[in-house]
Amino acid sequence: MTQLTPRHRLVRAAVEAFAEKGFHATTTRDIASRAGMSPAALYVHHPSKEGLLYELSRDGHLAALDVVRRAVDGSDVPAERLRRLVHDFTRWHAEHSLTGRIVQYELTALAPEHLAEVAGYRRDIEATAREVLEDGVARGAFSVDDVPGTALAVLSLGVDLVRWYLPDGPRTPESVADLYAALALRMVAA
Amino acid sequence: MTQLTPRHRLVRAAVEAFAEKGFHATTTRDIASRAGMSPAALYVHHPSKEGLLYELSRDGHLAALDVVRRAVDGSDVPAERLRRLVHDFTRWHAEHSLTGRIVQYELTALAPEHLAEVAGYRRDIEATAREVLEDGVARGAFSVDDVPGTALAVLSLGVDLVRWYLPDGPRTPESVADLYAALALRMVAA
DNA sequence: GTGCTGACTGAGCGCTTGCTTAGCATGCAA
DNA sequence: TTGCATGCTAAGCAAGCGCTCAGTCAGCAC
Repeated sequence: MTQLTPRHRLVRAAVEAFAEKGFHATTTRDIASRAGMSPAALYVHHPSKEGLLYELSRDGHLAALDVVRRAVDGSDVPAERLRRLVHDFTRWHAEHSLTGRIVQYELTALAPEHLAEVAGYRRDIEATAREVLEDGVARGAFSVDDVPGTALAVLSLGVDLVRWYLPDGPRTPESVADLYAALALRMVAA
Repeated sequence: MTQLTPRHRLVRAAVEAFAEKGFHATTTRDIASRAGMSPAALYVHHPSKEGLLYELSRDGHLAALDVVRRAVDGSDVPAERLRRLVHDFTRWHAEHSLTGRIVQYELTALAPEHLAEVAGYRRDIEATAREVLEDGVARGAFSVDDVPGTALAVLSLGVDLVRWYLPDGPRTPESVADLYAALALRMVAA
């Protein structure tokens, strides 16, 4: 039995509740009771319900961005860079499908200044995908008509995963990641 | 200036509000005021806020299912069937991106019996995609390792569109539909 | 005119929401 | 022993929620 700080118990409870029912359908009483505390305890450790969402969303976006950056920095070969990008991006969403659902679906619940911040991380992720495709096209490894559109499409595979993926389902994160990486490579094959 | 029935004005207002802020963040007062009515007027034409969502979600699912069925019935050639499936599915989501967002993102807000009904339509759409792939593989037109996984992937392109597509943006429904249909064909190329 | 119907509103009910406040128990330092 | 910080709770406040209800009003039949 791992020991969790009260603060972290509340974070975990919020992840479960937000992922299951969405931010607006989740009450502070629900989060607190999942963490085994009274409603008021939430405000000892977090500034507000939206502040809790912001922390989850920001950390999730930064983790996903880090995964993407490490993936494309790990190789110089265009096909290998794209394979790792889609593979690791997809695997992260499968391994953190609850957090991923919050990252992808609860943007509109963020306060404007918090939305502006995470929108920047999202642009960085999309720009990284475009850069990998452009580089591959320039070096003759890929054949792509519409680079921005194809970049959106390869990321869509990992993003849309959080809509249907079940942690205890038949597909492992690794197997979906392998499948989607292979499909992405076919999309750009020269 | 087209004449709309009061009932349809409320439906349009609900589509806009639900798509913009989500079901739980939308108030009945907001829907009514967008339709130029008092809050009580909503209940003259609709049984409840959830009933309004159900009507939108059911009609949207049935329209999407109809688009998918007509697409695959329009040809006997595997590649043409898949091309039409992804093209028309994507174009429908682009042309009806507000309704599409409600169809794809507000499932959890439906009452259990309403969710069960639309889940059936969703299964029919996914089964149609699997059938097109299986038929193409059996006839030697496609090379697909994981038919269910690839079926999910080709539908994900159209589904995820509603997350970022803007009706007044640079991409027309037809251009995104063409792009995604071409990418899907590449995914299964023998 | 009279009677009726359908569309609509103003007022508001009962309830839940996010969040606050006052206060209590524990543990540590001096 | 005293003083204080930390972590928490019971109680509850103000606001907003979905929804209801009594009543108004225009239009139509006769």
